[in-house]
Amino acid sequence: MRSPSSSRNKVVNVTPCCTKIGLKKGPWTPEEDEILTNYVSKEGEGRWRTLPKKAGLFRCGKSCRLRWMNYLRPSVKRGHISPDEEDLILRLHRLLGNRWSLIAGRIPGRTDNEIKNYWNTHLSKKLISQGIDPRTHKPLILNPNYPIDDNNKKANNEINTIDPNPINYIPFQMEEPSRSINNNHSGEITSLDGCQHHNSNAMFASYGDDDGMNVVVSTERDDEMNFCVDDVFSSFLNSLINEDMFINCQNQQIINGTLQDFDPFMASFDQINPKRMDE
DNA sequence: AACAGCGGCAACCGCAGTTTC
DNA sequence: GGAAACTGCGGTTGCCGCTGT
Repeated sequence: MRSPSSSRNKVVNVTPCCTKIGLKKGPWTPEEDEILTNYVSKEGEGRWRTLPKKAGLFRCGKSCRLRWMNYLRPSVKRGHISPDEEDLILRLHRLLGNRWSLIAGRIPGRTDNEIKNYWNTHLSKKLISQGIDPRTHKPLILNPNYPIDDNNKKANNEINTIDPNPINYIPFQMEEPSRSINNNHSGEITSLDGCQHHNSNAMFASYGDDDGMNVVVSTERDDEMNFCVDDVFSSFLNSLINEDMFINCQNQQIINGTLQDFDPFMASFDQINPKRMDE
């Protein structure tokens, strides 16, 4: 792997996202890395906006956070993605779509940025070469947007003999979950082990985000909601990751043309947040 | 050896959600 | 309740190194 900080030391000037003139942009130097690492080790993560000034860095807070999260954190695993990790990414992407932070949260030591890059540079191409639409994880319909070679024509022809009408291939993409999955900025809700976490307004269950952020499934505070939401979501993910049921079922439904009827994620998600059923 | 094209990846940008006042 | 500030996420950019010609 290329040295991430020393290989590109050109300093481009001011970043538009930073209001202050004179802030540095571009690759980080080893000196900057050291300053940031020392500061975060001493003071802890968070307060990114004020961190650069306190640490003596001429960077915007966003840049500091990104550098720490994606590269400097001790828990970040460097090196090649193993076949097991690759398989996991594929399964999680099929389930979650481009929700890189969620995917990263299930793969220890990997960052959302790393997984996103790996997906875009390796896995999406790999799937395309296998005649699979990387967005939907279903066989590619003959589509001018995806150049396919002779080997892949076979796969496309086969699926087209099942049903040539693309409308029957509903993309298996989970519904936008932003209403139900919230980012927690308070730093109060943390663990995978705790089932319930309370703040002033809501009950939360969290599943750890590997970026050190806490992605939580929130529900209205409700005494009837006394099951462990975290366990439900976590075990649901694990079940999908570890079993072939999903694949078999999906394949079967492709053949039957009824894929849209099967959505285990939403089924489970509705357990987590029953209010969704009414929306 | 020189050049062009491509791939990989770190970093940036804009937006949206959350928190604070 | 609304505005401002803060934080995090996903999409995109752009640089560097590698490879082919």
